[in-house]
Amino acid sequence: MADLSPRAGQIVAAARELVEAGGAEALTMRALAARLGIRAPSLYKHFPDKSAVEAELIAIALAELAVALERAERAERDGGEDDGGGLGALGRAYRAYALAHPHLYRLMSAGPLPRDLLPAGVEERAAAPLARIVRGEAAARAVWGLAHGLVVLELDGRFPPGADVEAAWAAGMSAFTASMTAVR
Amino acid sequence: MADLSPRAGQIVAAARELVEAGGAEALTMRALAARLGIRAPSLYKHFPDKSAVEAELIAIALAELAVALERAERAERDGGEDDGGGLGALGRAYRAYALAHPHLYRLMSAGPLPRDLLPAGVEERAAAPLARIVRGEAAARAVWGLAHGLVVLELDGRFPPGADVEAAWAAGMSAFTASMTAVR
DNA sequence: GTCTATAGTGGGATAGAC
DNA sequence: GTCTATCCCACTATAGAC
Repeated sequence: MADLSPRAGQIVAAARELVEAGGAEALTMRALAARLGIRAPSLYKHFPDKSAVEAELIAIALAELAVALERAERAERDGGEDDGGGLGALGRAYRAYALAHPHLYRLMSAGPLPRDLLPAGVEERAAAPLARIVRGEAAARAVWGLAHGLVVLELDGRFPPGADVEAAWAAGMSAFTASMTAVR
Repeated sequence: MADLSPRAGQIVAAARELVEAGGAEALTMRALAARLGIRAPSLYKHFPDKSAVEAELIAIALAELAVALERAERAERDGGEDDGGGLGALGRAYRAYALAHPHLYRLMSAGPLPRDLLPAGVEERAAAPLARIVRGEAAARAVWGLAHGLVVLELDGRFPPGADVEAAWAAGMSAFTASMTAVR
């Protein structure tokens, strides 16, 4: 996504604004063009089709999530306040990113990844912090499922109005922390 | 959903076939009518709009899921093979239903529930078995998140091709089982 | 309960001129 | 790089006759 022409970069930026404001369904080629002051057909000079634009957004979101998780990992290591091997900090960072960019999170996490349209390594980088903390593929996938599940339930408004979502996260992360052999 | 006219029941049955075969997006009023050998406008004599048809499907799915979970609960209680307070059995039943009816599961679980269009109690009944096994709202919601997350990741093809999804479920459920005070 | 006809809205994408 | 002009598609829903 760094290797885009300036104009293409502007298009992706506008696409992101549309998605963040109105969700993936608000991203239409017409609306995207309108936001840039041009007509829809002009977009096809910069991107082959709509899915190429979406793929750029997914790549950006994955990279941003990776940065957020790496930051939490680093803070935990340096700060030393150990609430359980850093799992809690990672979970909080994950949830915080999703809540800060709900529609982008959905775009990134719903449906199969368009892996052929993504820069190499971006998916792995986002997954790495968790893999460094949780021992074993199976457990890491379970924690991933837990985090993703809690996020989408929250975003979908599935919890009752007064529900203490933070407590659910704490209960989930501590269950895994307790069952883990510490990593250090 | 039991209080539907015979014709309405046929319409819902056809709608279910469409969704199970092609997902929620395959359910259009045109396609639904075509499957019944009639025209789309005729459907509006039986249902006020499309969302009413979808709500019937969601109610059916919730009820079926509840039955599956209750069956697992009962089998666990009677059979006595204790692999951890019955959480494992509940998880297997949950996943089995979702994998057997992936598109129906998505329809039921994506987005906010149309609670005003659902029969009273159907949501609570589906949630009850888990609440009976897991002590505490926070932990129950965490387990719910774990189950939902693992299911949608699997349905979305997010796991690598060779991934051992069953192992991830086992790791997840056993983490909670270990951290739980047994219920009985 | 079904039909025809139709309104109204929205979408992705292409051809070819400038 | 942008435009106009279009084509194609699809959808929900209503009015009114039979």
